[in-house]
Amino acid sequence: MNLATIAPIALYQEVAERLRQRIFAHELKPGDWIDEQAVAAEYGISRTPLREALKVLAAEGLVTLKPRRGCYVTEISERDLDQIFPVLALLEGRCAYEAAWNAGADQIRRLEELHGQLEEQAAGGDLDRFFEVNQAFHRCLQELSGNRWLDQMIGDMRRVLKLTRHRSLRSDGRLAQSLEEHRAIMAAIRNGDAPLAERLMREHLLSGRDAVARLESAPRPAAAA
Amino acid sequence: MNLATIAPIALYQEVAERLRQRIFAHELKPGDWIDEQAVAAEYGISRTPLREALKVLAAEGLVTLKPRRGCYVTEISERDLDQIFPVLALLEGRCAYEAAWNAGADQIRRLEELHGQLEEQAAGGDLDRFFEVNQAFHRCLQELSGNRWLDQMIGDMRRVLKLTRHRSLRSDGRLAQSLEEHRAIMAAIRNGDAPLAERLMREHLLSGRDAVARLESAPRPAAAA
DNA sequence: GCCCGTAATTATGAATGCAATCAGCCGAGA
DNA sequence: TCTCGGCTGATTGCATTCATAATTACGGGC
Repeated sequence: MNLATIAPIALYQEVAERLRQRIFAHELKPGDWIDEQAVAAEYGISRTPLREALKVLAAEGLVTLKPRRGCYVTEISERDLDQIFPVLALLEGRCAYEAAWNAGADQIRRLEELHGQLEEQAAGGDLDRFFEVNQAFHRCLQELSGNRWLDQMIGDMRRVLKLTRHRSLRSDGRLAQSLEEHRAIMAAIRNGDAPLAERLMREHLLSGRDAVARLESAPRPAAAA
Repeated sequence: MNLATIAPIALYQEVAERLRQRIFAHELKPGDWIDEQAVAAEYGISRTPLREALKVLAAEGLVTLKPRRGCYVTEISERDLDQIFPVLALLEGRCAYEAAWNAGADQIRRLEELHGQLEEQAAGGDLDRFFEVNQAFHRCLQELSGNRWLDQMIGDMRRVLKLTRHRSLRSDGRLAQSLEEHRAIMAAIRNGDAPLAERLMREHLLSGRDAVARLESAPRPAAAA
């Protein structure tokens, strides 16, 4: 097991990661212009590694490079969401199938633990923590699938999804519903019912999309800022 | 319809594309080291845009960047293939479903035309041309799905698949079988039977993987060059 | 007063230069 | 003879500099 020999982390990777965090934290919002000079100066580096980092982020879809016109944080449209969620549902459904198939006692215990935390956070009503644990749960399932490429594709899509504010759970009753869906998925995995786990996971993702859509279309009470 | 105002193609993109072609043509083989200075000199450019291009290719998975140790063309393992094909089958299956659902008379005619070319090339026995038309057929289906993200994910996976030599069709009888599967898929789409098209496409992809696997495991008669 | 053309400014894109690190080689010592 | 240590050449990574295109500001004309 080599850790790539200590820590040969390139600067551009470091920079890319820091920018990712800023984008996910919506410190850099979709549509925002990224000022190369300003960022380079802020990080105390030259524009060269920064530009390399931006190329990577562009390949990931987080930013959009307009030749000769600069770099902007990618904006995700409703149409994109309508297209992404079905694909994600397909992939994560498959993931659940594989996980239900592969999971041994240890892995199931690990999932149960995460699910337990989910129940806790839901009870406590901490949406941000719930969101976080939820992500951990899904990631754990991805690992359990044992399919590196499945994991990668899901990761690619979830990354761009993070460009949007995760408002879905704020929808009335969505949190309870999400939790209920998780319970069902967990049960299916526990029973080793792979086809059911797959179906439930797909529905879970799609109903998540519905929740966001309803929020978007509805006249938001006191949205934005 | 603006074409982004003439041709604002960045140099690093141009370079990335040229390198992609060389990689796909196996002029640069998996495992090969990419000499920055040599390539930059060959293209008559500096290392800066070349390095940016390499970052992009790395994000695409075509090359692997080892910090301080250079850039190498990615090597795809059998295990990777075992993992990629099921995912690809899932996605392209979905694609076929959507295409069967969406396709109007015009689109079906376009598909029929491509399928016709496929039959021709198969009859002529030109494997390379068959492979090419086959790709065009699949790409056409992707477009028909109308899902940009589905298209993108499939493209991502197919790109890395192209790192491997496409020997599958050289398997005895595989070409005929592939053609037969295509006929069935085409028929399903023609009839608007989306679920059937989906199932057939999945099986088509998986049987394609089987063909490659059989070739790999079998003692190759006179492989390579 | 508004619009258009031109000049100045600013940002992006690419080239060059320099420092740090890695690989290979040679020699010394066990 | 084999192994360990230092040296040298080569290559990567980053900074700096230069060129070019786009945006803005200004002035003249309508």
